[in-house]
Amino acid sequence: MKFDNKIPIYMQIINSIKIDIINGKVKPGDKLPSIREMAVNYKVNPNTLQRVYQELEREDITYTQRGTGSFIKEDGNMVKSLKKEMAREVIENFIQSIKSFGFSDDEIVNVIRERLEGGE
Amino acid sequence: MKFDNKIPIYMQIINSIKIDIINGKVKPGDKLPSIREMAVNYKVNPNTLQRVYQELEREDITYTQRGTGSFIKEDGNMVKSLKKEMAREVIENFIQSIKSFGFSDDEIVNVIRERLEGGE
Amino acid sequence: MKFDNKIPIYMQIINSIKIDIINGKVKPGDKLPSIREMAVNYKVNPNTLQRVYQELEREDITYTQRGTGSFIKEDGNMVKSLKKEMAREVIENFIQSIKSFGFSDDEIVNVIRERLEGGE
Amino acid sequence: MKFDNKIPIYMQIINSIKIDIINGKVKPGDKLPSIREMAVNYKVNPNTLQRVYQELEREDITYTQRGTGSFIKEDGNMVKSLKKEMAREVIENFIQSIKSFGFSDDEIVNVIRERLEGGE
DNA sequence: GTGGTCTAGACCACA
DNA sequence: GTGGTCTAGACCACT
Repeated sequence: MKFDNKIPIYMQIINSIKIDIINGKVKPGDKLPSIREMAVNYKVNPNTLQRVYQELEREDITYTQRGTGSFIKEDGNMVKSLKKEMAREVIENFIQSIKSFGFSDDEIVNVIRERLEGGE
Repeated sequence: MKFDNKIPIYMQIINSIKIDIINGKVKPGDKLPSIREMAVNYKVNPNTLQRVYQELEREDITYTQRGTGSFIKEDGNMVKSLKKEMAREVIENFIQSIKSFGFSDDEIVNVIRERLEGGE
Repeated sequence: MKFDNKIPIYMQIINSIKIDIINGKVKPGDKLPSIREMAVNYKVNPNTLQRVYQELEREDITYTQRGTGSFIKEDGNMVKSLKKEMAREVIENFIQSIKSFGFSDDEIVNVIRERLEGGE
Repeated sequence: MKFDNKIPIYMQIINSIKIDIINGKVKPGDKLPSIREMAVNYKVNPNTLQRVYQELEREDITYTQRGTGSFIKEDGNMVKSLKKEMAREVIENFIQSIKSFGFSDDEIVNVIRERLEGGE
């Protein structure tokens, strides 16, 4: 994985894990790889991943069992609400920015549609 | 103006100035307030605004006349291309993020439409 | 039993056993369940319970007969002094904490009384 | 300051800062010493204090201005609710523990009163 | 000078 | 083996 220099590494890893959860690559109840293992995978220091795991637990996405490991929470709605929440934020930010440029509602829809059809 | 702690203040100010240009609140040829004046307005360290003006000049949006002040460039296409460039970036970021959550093209258009119709 | 993630599981089990002794749910001379049995009950690694039993023996609360199991000590004063010791510690900690918040002696008594009368 | 080996240093520092706030030693709006400065005071590594400041901000007790420093929040009710919250937690823990030892309401009040009068 | 992030490496308690 | 904490020291962006 290539890191974007402008965003803290630990945030990028958090995001990539969240996206894996949203897309079902890891499921509720699954054990996450150990900090050390994942640190090797991402080629970063274990401390950085320690922070990732801590933050994920703080956000109630995982839970940690001392000496055992970290697991995706088995709360049935977690995945759904995680997706909804992340989408909501991205959408709100987008709408707010694009409107501040003076785009009307119709223009917004059009510009999105063009972009999607145009491929790029 | 309230600042978002996660984004550098100078960037937030740059953005707000760019948006003012795009929306015609300040026009090509207009003189920008002095650094000191603006620093007082924004309740911010003058060093921060020093950086703002520097960056605006570096991006060819303003030019500086020694002893007189900073002015918006009178290049006719600047405003238009500034808007296009900023919009493009916002759109690309949005599309990339929302797609990573597993949204299909149709879903993206729908979710945007719903959001715009639903109001806030 | 639900474990509090911030306290070692083995300590929480030790405490719950001590409380059972204090409240007479298990009496001097009683045999404790085997480690394996208890590990299943608590859904916990047998190693963890190994440590629990070790610690209880170290504190002179139980004794072990090889091949037979672990038993609550039949020392007549053990239960009483266990209760006194645990209460003392809890009380000291409480007094020290609450005083550090600036509560006066009278306020402490009042706040406790209110809490007890007010129910939960 | 002497640290208790059983509790993480960063938590003990957080607590001591909170207590200073509750007791008015530092007031809303006050600037906290810089991380480096405080690290020297407490004779710990700056990273440890970084964590302290981060956690205080996460708990909405302080806010941070990039490149400027950390400040006690000026929310008028913060101090009061902080005190209330910390007291509540200490009291609940105490009541729960002492009750689990079989103390009745009257016994609890008495034992507290005796302890306070007895001095120790 | 201030906070934020990161690496390197260590030690510890826990399961 | 697993996560949690800590030190030492570095670099960076921001004010």
